[in-house]
Amino acid sequence: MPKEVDHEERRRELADAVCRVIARDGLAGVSLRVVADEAGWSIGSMRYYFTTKDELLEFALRRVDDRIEQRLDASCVQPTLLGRAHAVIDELLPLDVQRREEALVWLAFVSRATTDAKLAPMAADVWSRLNEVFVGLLRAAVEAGELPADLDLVREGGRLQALIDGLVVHLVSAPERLGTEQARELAHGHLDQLRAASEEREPA
Amino acid sequence: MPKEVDHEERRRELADAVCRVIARDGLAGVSLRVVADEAGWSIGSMRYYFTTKDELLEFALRRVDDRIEQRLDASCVQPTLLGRAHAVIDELLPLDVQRREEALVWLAFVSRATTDAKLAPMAADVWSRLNEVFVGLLRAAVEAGELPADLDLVREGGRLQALIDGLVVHLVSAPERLGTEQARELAHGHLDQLRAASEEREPA
DNA sequence: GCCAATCTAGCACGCTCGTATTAATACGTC
DNA sequence: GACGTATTAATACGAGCGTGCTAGATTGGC
Repeated sequence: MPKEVDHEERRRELADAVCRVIARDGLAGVSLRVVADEAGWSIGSMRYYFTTKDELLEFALRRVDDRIEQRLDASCVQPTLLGRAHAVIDELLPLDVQRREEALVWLAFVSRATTDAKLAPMAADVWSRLNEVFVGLLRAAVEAGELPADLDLVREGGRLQALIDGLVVHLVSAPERLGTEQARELAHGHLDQLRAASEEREPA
Repeated sequence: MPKEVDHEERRRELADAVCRVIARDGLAGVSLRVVADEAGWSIGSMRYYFTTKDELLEFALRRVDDRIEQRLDASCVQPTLLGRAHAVIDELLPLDVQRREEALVWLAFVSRATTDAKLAPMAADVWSRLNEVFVGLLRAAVEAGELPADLDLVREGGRLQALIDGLVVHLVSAPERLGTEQARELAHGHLDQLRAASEEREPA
């Protein structure tokens, strides 16, 4: 038998090329020809690893998801739970080119998922897993005494997640209006506030 | 002279058709032929009012922007400033089909604006005007004594805006995971918290 | 009733798209 | 070194795209 290429590795390589194209030209700019150019392969060989374009795009989305999750896992080295939460915030905001690329791909897919029945369950999945990260982190912080015990975990998890996703959207769509440093401080400040906010919850 | 059609009215009619198509099939599903079908006109007559597709899309984005702003203005009837702020939140969240359509169009355009140089300044504009609404509302509430005087207006305006946009993204991309009522309570609760949150600001 | 301006419809063009098919190439095994 | 398979490249095709162009329909003013 000949060459014996690592299929999964090649698929990841092509998916990364897709992500670069999406970050540069948007989802609308993704055609097999452009991706083939970006990856340095011919369009014919691509079809050997992905029989259809949808398959390629779906794999690329999963790839970004994996990359993000991988970086989130790396933030476990933080000594405190709140430290990990702060690290997670920094991993999700588009603070460098890689994170910016991931944010752009995420936004493109989320937008398409609203009207693409095939992508919708994947978008819901991405949301759920990120939500679990946030809620789990807050819960652990509460149990470790780093956050007040009466914190509404589901509520605050959802709030933090929405805040960060909103900031991501703003940072990539209006970068000259909202500075990255401003967004960072905003998100971190929000997390800090959770330490004190629960004492004086409103009656209604 | 013949018919004497109201051009602006016709343009708005076509733009509304574009919005319906975007909400149904996404930005990728927008072709002149589909829009013409949706509007009940021929593709040839459309070109009488929009010489190019980009022109049509740009006009459609402005149209949604106008529609949202119009509804926000209508919320001025609220007696208190905080009441208006709560009303604004309800106007922006996709709580019915119309608001949902506007949210879908907004998300599609925001996503495309990240890689479309022509749309980028418009996206920045949309952000700015909404930011002014939030900051202005908070400032007025502070001056009316409805919110504490030491509130950081820019910070809290940006935070509220990010929170709402994040909730919008979640509601349209993972509607079965985050309920509309849950999102509403979250946003309104956040606003309520501003009344008390400024007293115990963290040192850093 | 006819003219001319306004509006509508439709076709044709060149292009790009995703995909299918097929030929050519590389290489481990015998 | 030849064989057979894994891999790559290239071409072809039908469909749909945005747009240019033109013929026809409509209608208020003379």
